[in-house]
Amino acid sequence: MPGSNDDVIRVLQEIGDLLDLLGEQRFKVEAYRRAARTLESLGEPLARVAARNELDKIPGIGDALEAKIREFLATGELAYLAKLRQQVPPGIRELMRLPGVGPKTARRFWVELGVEGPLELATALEAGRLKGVAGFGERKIEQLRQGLAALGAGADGGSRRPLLVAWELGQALERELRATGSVEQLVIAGSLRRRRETVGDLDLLATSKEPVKVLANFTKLPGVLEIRSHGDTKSTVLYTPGIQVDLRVVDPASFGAALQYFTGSKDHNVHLRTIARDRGLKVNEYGVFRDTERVAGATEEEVYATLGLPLIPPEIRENRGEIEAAAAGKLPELVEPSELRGDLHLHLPDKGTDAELGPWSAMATSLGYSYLGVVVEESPGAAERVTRLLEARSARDEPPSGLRFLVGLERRIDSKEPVPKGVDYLLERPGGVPVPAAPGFPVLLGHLEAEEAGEDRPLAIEHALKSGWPIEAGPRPERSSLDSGALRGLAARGATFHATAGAERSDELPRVAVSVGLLRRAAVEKGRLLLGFPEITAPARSKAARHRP
DNA sequence: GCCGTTTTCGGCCCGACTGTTTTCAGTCG
Repeated sequence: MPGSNDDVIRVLQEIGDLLDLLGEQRFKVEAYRRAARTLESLGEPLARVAARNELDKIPGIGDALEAKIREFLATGELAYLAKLRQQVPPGIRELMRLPGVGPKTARRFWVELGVEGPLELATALEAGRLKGVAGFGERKIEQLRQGLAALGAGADGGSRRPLLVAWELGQALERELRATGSVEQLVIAGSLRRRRETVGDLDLLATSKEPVKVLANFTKLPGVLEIRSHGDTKSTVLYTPGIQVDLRVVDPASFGAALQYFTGSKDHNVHLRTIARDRGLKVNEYGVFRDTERVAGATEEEVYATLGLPLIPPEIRENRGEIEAAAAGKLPELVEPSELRGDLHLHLPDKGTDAELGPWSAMATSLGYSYLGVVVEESPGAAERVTRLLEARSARDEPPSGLRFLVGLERRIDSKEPVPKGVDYLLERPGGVPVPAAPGFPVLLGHLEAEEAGEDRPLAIEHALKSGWPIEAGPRPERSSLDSGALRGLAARGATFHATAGAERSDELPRVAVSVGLLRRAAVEKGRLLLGFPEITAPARSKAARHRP
């Protein structure tokens, strides 16, 4: 659909690139790119913002950009962009995607060599036309050759991965790197720490007494495909599925500043540094400085405190008003993963025996859970399945951890079937026209797969909002759960949520950290999140049933 | 281009790395 946020973002990015190529002032160029970045995390259709007349409330959008966005939303076209396109051959922008080629170099190809795109550049390279041209030595030419080859090969480079995929990779890398020893602190920064829905590369940050050794170990990890750069404080590699991973090793006195810096976002950092400058301070990745004296840097708390701010949660560092909120003492109160008491949406393989519950029990206990909800899909065999689960549960007979297994019935939101005996709660999923749920049961909404649910999804979500059912926050916004923009929008309309790992194996339970991260990114207040099973508003159930089935 | 309890004009974050150069421009994050 033309006029979507993504279309507007693409338009702004293209304008930025074209202005850059035309040698326009860098601040103007940056203004378009900054606006595009801001819109990436808007989480609401621009058309709606425009209808409310609130475009100019979006940071980085002033009169000129508002007018252009309005024109594009209304007509699907933009005269200004059309005019720019006439001035630059279409292939020139492509050249800027080559590593080591920015606007200046791309422009030189075009103006000095008459090269108007990647194909022509390849031809020029083969013909040796770059030899002897000032600024193009052997290495540069080789870099171009490789860049062009990668571009021609469909260039996986630059593509972003779903958050969950990046998170799991990050977890594995962290474990491997710790296992090599000599690492003290180790964290993952960057957009993964901010829990962006997609992640481009991984930024690891470590402290160590032996930085050179740590970096050497890093480049020797089994999953490393290619070492892209390797120095005394930083190495960059291409890791197994073709994702770039940076590792920086810093002094403990700078760890907080480095973590702050490499977590970003860029726009958040720029804003912070402006505040620092106004206070006569300077912030960089080594610390906060007054003249040459370091006044903070070991922890992030310290860095923010020096600027008169409380620690801002990484998930909301997008320069969307969080710095102002922090300064006013109005940061949202966000949930910590450790505050969750359980997960109500896990699927077991088909048996439900005691042996099967064992690993789940161990993992849940290690997460500090007090309950786990196993869901059974509504079907002719569901009642029997529920019975078997209940037997397995009583066979466990209150394990020492006090972990409690619950049984949920998963069914379409239009189901009118009776609920099998022993079920503790209902998990409704989109499908058809919603009907009132069976009375007497706590109800959740889940399984929000966009493509399968289609039109049924918004229907179901509206119904959950109206009924006060907690809506599921899962770890796969690209597939089966809501992204942080949607979560934010629903929270504004009074929604409550439950977080789940959507696990099918016990070792997947920790994935809930991703779901919680998305809720935090959406600035959902802790009070809107289901933190314990008894909190589900259960209309009239007997006390006995509630306690011991 | 945007933005403002020091500004409606004159600012706009900061540093590392690379490749090419004898002191720097361009790119990148």
